[in-house]
Amino acid sequence: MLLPDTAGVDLVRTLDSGQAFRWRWEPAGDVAAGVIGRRVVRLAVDTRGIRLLSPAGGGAGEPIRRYLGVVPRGGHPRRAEAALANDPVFSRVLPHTAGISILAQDPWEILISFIVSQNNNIPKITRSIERLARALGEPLAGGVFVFPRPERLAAARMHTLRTCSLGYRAPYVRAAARLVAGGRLDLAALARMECHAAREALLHVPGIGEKVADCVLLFGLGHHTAFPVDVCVRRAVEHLYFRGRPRRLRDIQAFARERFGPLAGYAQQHLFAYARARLRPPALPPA
DNA sequence: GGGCAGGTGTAAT
DNA sequence: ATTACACCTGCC
Repeated sequence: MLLPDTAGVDLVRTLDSGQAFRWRWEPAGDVAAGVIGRRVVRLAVDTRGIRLLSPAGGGAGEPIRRYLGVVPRGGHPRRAEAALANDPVFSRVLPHTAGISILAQDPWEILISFIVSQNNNIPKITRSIERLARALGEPLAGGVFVFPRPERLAAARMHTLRTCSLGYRAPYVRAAARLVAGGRLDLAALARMECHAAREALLHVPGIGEKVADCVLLFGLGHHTAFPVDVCVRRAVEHLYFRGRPRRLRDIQAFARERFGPLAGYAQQHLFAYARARLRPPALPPA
């Protein structure tokens, strides 16, 4: 079944854009398998949009469309791109990045995934999250596991967490799990709050700094004004808007707020993808 | 094997 | 107020 409103959404770019860590591509490269809620889902690239291969029939289409960020009230990627195209700089960016959507993922899984992401890279994050799921999550069909509930992570032995290659982040993960399991960090409430207030609350969690807080806001809590600045995004902004001159973090944040407003989250996704595709790290000085 | 990349917390100025 | 460094893992 072709999912409504997915025309112009690029499944590859969306799932490989560093916002989700649990999708796997089948060898042909045009079918992805992952977990949405408690369902194992398979999605296929299609010239007309995204095709839902399984579960077939039933009422899964609606929650899956919500997850994919294409229901109108979530802000649609096509609308975001149409608006961003007014920015002359984005005429250079969009040809490499068009079709990226911002997924509406489970805030709890996002919280832990991005705590793990600090000072880390995508392959290692992916490995850690997969190991957590296998070690502590409930099995679904086909060797796929749901991401473990907060109580399971809160009660896990440190040794088990270490086994998942979390390194020094293991205590952060367990502490965050205990906050959520104990009701002292209410993610649903953060989603309803104003973005700035939710950000303040996240910054009190050990292991969460500005970058991770912004990722949780954007990918898990639906706050599309958030603009996570990692090295790629910093490079892209400096290169495209400041002639390659270094800027301070807060200047980049202020620039994004002013320039992109409610589209900041989308802008960030495009700039991140652009930097990864087109910008190399600054060359080392000659030996 | 040593060097490096990647955010955050902490201790230093 | 900003700045320097340690933290863990995996890849080169």
